[in-house]
Amino acid sequence: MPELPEVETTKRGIAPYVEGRVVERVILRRKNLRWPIPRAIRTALPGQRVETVARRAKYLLLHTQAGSALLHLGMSGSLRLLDAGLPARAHDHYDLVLDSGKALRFNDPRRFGCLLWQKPGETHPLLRDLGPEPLSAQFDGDWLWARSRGRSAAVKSFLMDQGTVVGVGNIYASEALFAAGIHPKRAAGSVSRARYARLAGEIRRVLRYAISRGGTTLRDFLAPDGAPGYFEQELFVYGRAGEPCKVCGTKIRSEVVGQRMTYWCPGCQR
DNA sequence: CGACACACCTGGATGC
DNA sequence: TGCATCCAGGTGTGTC
Repeated sequence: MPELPEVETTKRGIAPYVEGRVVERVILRRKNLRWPIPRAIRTALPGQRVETVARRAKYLLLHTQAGSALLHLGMSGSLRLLDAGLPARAHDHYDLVLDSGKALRFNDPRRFGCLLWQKPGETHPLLRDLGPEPLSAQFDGDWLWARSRGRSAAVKSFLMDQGTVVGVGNIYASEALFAAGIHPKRAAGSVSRARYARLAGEIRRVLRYAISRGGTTLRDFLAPDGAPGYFEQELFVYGRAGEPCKVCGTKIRSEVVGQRMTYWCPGCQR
């Protein structure tokens, strides 16, 4: 499910309710998600005040003086803000109960998400090799161009590599490549510097716009207040195989590229 | 190092 | 209606 816009929407939804609050209690309904939930979540986190809520790539970080909780939503995870004590439903895996009487509750049917711990001053190994944030100044076409030299993999796979740029997943990779007029199967190393400059701009624009629409709800993504995202209506290619391109009318094509379904317009993308 | 296949897991849609 | 099959927004790991 969640790519950068959905995680950012989640962050903005929870931050006003979580920042400055004390995590009074942690309720774990299972011992592991993708990985075992570390002891520190039970021992170090309770009693801590959340100073800030941050996002790095598709991870959310709840920073406290004792360390940071590291949350990932995986494919099907979502966080909701609820009144504490409401009965848990299927796949509600943990609650962070706040001193406000609210609880941050994580639901994730597929359990690809995770809840980990990072000590103060340390960088969790999962965050170590991440590429630049797409909405930061460190990300631009020259970075993409330089990193892609000599690469034979499809440019779409290259974009989804979180070492290239973080936050771009299967939906937004297809959408940004459409916007930039680049064929997703083109070898990353064969894309010119000028076209990468355009692509970097389109990645930024698409992500920003998706954030402004509250993300994309395909099946089950909901913001912490229960609102769906509205970017689905703005998709040009993702999930539109066989339908006419909104720009030129050509039938949208789809094919598996790098193990992920990929969509493009043969008329608009070269 | 890069490229690729596979793994994890459940639920919803589709087809017979 | 029931059952089998396929597909899904992510990403670490193992192999070549």
